[in-house]
Amino acid sequence: MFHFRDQDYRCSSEIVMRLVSGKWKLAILYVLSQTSLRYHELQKRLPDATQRMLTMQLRELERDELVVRKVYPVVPPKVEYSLSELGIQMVPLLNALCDFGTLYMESPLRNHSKADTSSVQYQ
Amino acid sequence: MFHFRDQDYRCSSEIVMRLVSGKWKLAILYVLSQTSLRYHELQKRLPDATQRMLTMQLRELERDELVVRKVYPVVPPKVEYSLSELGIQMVPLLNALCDFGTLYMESPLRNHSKADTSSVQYQ
DNA sequence: CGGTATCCGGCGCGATACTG
DNA sequence: CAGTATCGCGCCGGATACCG
Repeated sequence: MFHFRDQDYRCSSEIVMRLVSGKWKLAILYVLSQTSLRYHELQKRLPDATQRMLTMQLRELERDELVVRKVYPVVPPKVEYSLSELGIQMVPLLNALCDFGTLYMESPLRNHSKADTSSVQYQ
Repeated sequence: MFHFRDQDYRCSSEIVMRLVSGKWKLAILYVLSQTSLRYHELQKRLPDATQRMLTMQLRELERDELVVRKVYPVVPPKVEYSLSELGIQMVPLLNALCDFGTLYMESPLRNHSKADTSSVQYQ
């Protein structure tokens, strides 16, 4: 059913989990998939993320080379974030996650009373 | 680039994250995608998972209706775990995760020295 | 055989204040 | 404007022991 050997499958899929595990990473990848943004613009689109968390998540995404951070040496400071090549290649997967999420929520196979689907509220 | 509205996307994809977030969930879904298994057989395939964790992860997967737990009222006890309909529908997504993980690890775009790709060892 | 119960530590994340 | 620094807590998961 899977087309990978045990080792391949478990390692590879868990690598992806590590890449996107973090409270704001999916949201960041999402907004950056639409357009590059400066730090403050990201803040405005993710109003519930604290400065600290937003910076931490961006740093990790940058370290993992899904996001590119470009600093313009001007005053006042200007920093622009965008998806890297790898980040862009990840977009179809993110859409697939979304597709299954929607399928799951709307599935008649699901007993809607059991699973707690409450989630963070975005503006 | 994404084909969802903000709300749809962020909520739906994070639902999936919540479903599979947990140390052994991907591994469990993987082995169950190949065959139904009794508890002790699962233990043998996931030798690094403690009893406590294995049970907890299975209970959550059952609660979220990705896995079915069937109890046979016999002595000694017999319990069999298998993927639910929803769990089976999730398999292509799990493969997609694996595909990107492999792509990511092998990508020439990646600076291999930076990202820490060490992972749990499976037997 | 297929689990629970209890105790405990690490770390992801929040709140708040400060800075080049 | 775009960040650090510090403090603290909840909870995920490990270790160990016990049970119907």
